[in-house]
Amino acid sequence: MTLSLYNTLSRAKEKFVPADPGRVTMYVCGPTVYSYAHIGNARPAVVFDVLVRLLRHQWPNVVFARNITDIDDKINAAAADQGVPIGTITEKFEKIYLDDMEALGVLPPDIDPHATDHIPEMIAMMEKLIADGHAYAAEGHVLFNVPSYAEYGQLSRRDRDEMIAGARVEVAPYKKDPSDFVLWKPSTPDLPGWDSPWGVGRPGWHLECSSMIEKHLGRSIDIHGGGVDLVFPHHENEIAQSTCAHGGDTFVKYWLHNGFVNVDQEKMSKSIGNVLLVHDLLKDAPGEAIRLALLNAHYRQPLDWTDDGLAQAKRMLDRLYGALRGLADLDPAGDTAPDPEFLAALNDDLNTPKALAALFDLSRQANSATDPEEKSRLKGVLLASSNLMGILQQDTEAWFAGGDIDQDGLSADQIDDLIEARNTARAEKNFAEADHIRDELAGQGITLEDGADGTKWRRG
RNA sequence: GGCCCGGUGGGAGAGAGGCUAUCCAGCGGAUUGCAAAUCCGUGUACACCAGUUCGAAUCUGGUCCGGGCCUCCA
Repeated sequence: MTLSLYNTLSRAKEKFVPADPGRVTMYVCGPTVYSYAHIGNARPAVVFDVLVRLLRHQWPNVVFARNITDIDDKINAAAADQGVPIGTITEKFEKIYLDDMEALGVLPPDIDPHATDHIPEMIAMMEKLIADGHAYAAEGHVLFNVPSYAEYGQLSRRDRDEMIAGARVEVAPYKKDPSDFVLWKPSTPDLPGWDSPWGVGRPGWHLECSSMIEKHLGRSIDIHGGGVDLVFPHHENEIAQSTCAHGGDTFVKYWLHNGFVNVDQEKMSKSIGNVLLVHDLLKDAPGEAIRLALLNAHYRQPLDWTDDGLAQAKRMLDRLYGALRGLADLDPAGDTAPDPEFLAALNDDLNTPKALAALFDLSRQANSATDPEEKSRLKGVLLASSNLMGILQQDTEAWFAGGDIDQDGLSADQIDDLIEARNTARAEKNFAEADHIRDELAGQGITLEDGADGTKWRRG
């Protein structure tokens, strides 16, 4: 089965053929750790987590790096604000980011390079670029000279004249060309800085990714991912830097970009006050539901985040876990592969909505099946498939008990006691009492399900 | 202004020249002590206007509407 991916570079779906099948390399732009991650930050993390799972299923050795940007003007501002070193800010929010992503079922990357650990590599790359005439130093800055790279603009499909014409920022006087961008900038004593051949300074935004990719993954990698907004200028600039530093070698074979998350039809912004933090969403919804809400739309489509969408994702999981609940007493058949239709959907440019439909089809089959062997097989297929999407891996009873959300209602023991009392009443045909207990539980948000093998319950 | 995406049934959301997407919600039925869950069935879809075609929601052209990027941004 072949994987095809939509490559932003060609604006077309392409068959994925890694340069080295023995070592598939992928890099995703990670967070700038200066505050809590919002739901828009979570989308690439979740989407590319699915891609990594899929790649691992089909290739023996996948090396996945996701960086942590821990030097940046917003970080500096936050640190100055609170009167603490930047490390205080970045360590705190990196930890929070990782915890939040874990709650969304995002597996940790193989490598998580930090910008501040790669200053020497960045300096080396700048020296190389300067030596080859692609960059120059001016007034404590190092700038990349865009006209030195004829292919500039290929990813975002814009030409230089347009960019200059549309430039919204005034051009710094030390720039040789208006489109030149900063690789390194000088630091004042109140700002974090590192010694360099051009004085004490700090890196510009784009260089870190180029340096870290070169160091950890190689001069040329298979996949580079991130949000669409990074196409220009960030990824365009990465291409320019890396290609020029590497004598024209292909930097990235497949460029992947996820669509934006809007909130109630509007772009998230601090001024509107509609920024939804993953940290806050996790207080009210299971991480798995948030994850599924993100995967319920195709990754390249814009996603409108709503409370209703999240509620729907939870209901979907109820249905899926409900099917697994019906298979609880069976072991999944061993040696199970994911469902072919499910896999085909994911292999078609990560069509998670279609893959989900295959999962529902399996659930329906499982709900109808009577043969234990068939049920066992379906359980195996269901679990193997959903694992590629990073869902349905927790204990079904834990899911129906409310998952990882803090509960302030009845405890599981209390519920079980009430169910036992109700079943005693039912055995005595005292249905008035039985219904009374059920109503009482319903008042606490507990729904009961009487089945052949006893009474089960769920919250919400 | 330049470049690039979209407009699918009550909601979400795939697909794609002729064949049930799927899920949520609704309705009818089966099942149930009553429920819940489940199963079966079911309704008004493809922005608009032309064109290509035996046949278009799917292709082409145009129109309208919405969104994104254009050096802060996932």
